[in-house]
Amino acid sequence: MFESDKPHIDNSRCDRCAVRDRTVCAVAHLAAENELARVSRTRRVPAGETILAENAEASIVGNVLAGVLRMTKTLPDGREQIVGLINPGEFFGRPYSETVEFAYEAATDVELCVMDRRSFEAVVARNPELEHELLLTTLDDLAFARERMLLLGCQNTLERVATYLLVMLEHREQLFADVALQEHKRVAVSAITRRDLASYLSTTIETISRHIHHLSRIGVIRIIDSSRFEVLAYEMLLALSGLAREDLRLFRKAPLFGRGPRLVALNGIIQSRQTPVLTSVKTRSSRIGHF
Amino acid sequence: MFESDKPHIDNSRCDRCAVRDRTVCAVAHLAAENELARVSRTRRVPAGETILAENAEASIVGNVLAGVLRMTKTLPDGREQIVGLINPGEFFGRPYSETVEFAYEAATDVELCVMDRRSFEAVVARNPELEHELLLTTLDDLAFARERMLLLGCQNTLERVATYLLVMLEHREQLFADVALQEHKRVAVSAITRRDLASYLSTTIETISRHIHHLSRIGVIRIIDSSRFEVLAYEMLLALSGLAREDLRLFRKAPLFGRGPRLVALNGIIQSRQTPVLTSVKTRSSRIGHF
DNA sequence: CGCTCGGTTGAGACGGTTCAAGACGTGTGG
DNA sequence: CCACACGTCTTGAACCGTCTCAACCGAGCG
Repeated sequence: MFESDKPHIDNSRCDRCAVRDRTVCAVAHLAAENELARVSRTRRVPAGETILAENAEASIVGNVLAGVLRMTKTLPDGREQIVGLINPGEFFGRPYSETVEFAYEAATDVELCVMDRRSFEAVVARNPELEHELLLTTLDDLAFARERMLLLGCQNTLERVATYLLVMLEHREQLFADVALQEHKRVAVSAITRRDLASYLSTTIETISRHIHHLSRIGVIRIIDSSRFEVLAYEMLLALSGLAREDLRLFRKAPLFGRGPRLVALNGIIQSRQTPVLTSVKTRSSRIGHF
Repeated sequence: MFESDKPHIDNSRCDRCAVRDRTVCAVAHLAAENELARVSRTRRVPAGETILAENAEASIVGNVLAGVLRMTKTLPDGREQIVGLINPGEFFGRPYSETVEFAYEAATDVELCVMDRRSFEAVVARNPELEHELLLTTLDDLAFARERMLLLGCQNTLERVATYLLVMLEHREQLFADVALQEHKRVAVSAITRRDLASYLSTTIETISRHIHHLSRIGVIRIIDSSRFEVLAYEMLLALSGLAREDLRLFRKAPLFGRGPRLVALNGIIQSRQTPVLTSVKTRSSRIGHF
C-alpha cells in the first residue's frame, strides 16, 4: 500500500537520519539497509493525531525520528491509561499481529519513519540480524514494562513523580555525557503535557502539581517552568522515589537511547541533531504537516 | 556448567514432556530439538524457593513443566510487587542479559526444564526458527504486561478481582475446550496463595476477601473453597471487571496455553497430563524435591 | 478586552489500607 | 482422642492518601 504509494528508494534520506544509529537500522547490513529504505517513508504527524487506533489493523510499523508517541488503552467507560511512551530512535507498531492491542497517538508533533508492516516483516525474514535486534529490543521493553508495574503497583504518587524526574534527568545526563562533562546544570525536562503525564503515572494533574511544588518547597528541585526542573538534591530525590539506585539502570537504557553501547559512537553529533527533538515541546501546538 | 554436570542426552525425557507442544520446543526442527535436549535437565523446586534472585547473574533459562513461578521486584523498604506469573509451558529467565531484573521464585511446587543461558543462546543462534518463536512469545508477553498496566493503573480493586476470576475461568474453559463441551460447571481456579494474589493485583488479602464475598453475596459467583469459584453470572462479572469483552483476548493467549493455534493439537492429552498441575495447590506445603 | 487553556490551590468525600480481633480448618503432640 | 497451636481467611472500625469538585490565576490570542 505504502510501497506503491511513493517508492522512495532514497538512501540519502537515511544518511540524513538523526536517529539512524539508534534504531534497528544500526545493525542492518548494507543489503538490509537498502531494503528498509525501499519500504520506508517519512511522515510528519501533529500532536494529538492518532497513528493507529486501538484494536485497528496493524497496518504499519516504524521508528520515531523526532517527538514522542504515546501508547494508550481505554476502558469502555472512558478511563484511559498511557501504557508506554515512544521516544526518538525507538520502534513503534506491532509486528506479527493482525491488530494492535493499543492506540498509538502523537503526544507531541512527531516525525516518523513509516513502513508497511508486512513489508517490514519480509525484510526481517530475509535478514536474521534484524530479527535478533528486534528480539533484544523487545526483551528490554518487556523488562521496562514490568518495572512500570512496580511503579503503578507499589509506589505512591510522590514516589512516581520523583521517579519520573529521575528518569528525565537521566535522559539529559546521557545526552551530555561527554560534552561539557559535569559542567551543565542538572535539568530534568518533560516533553509531554501534564495531562499525559498524569495518565502515564496513573494519577491526576492536581496531585502532580502538589508534589512538584512540595519538592520545590523542600529544596529538592527548582521549577524553571512547567516542564523543566533543576535537580538541586539528587540523593534526596532518589530517596524520595523509594527506588534502589540500581533500579534506575533499567530506565537508563530504555527511552531515547536504544541500548547502551551504541550511544558511544554517537557523541558529538547527538547535540546538533537532537536539537529539533528537544525544542519540539515549544512548537507543540503548531502544525508541522498533514497526515 | 550444567552441561558438564550431567549431560542428559535423553530425548525420551522430552518425549514424555507434558508441555512440549506449547513451549519453544514445539517449533524446533529435529536437530534443534536434540540440541535443546542435550543442554537441558529437569528440576523440581518446592514452593517458596528462589530460582533466580533479583539482580543475580542470569545463569539459567528454561520452561515451566508444572506449577507456577512468580516474578517479583522488591523496593528497598520491603514493598513487593509480583510483576508476572509463569505457568506450565511458558518460558522463564532472561536471555541476552548478564543479570535478571526480577526475582524468579516458585509460587507453588514446580517442575522445571532448565538450561544454561549461554548454551540456550548458542542453540538459538544456530536455529533461526527458535529465535523467531522467542520473538513472537516476547511480543505477546509485552502486550500482556501492558494490559496489566491498565489493570494496575485504571481498575479499582473490585474490577481487578473480577478480571482475575475471568482470566482463571478462561484458562479452565480452554482446558476443556472440546472435551465435555459446555457440560462442565464454569469454575475459576486460582493456583496461587491469597498472599501472592494480593501482591499480583496490588492490593491486600483483606480487600480481596471482601470483594470475593461481595461477589458471592450478589450471586455472581459461588465460593466452592478459598481457591475455587463457580461463575454463576458471567456477563455480570464481565461488566464488573470494567473491561471490554475483546480485552480478554489478550489474557486468553497468554498464561497456561502458549499462543492459540498450537492448543488444538493438544486436546485429549491435556487433561490427564495436566492433572498434577491442577492438584499441585493441594500438595503445596509438602516438599517434592531438593534444589 | 474577554476568551480559552494549562496550571495551582483548597475543602470535602471516598476507596482502600491498616490494625485488631475472631473464626475456621488442619496438623501435632500429649 | 482431645487440646493446642498455627496459618489462612474473615470481619469490623479507624485512618489516610488520593481523587473530585470548584474556585482562582496567569499567559496567549482572536
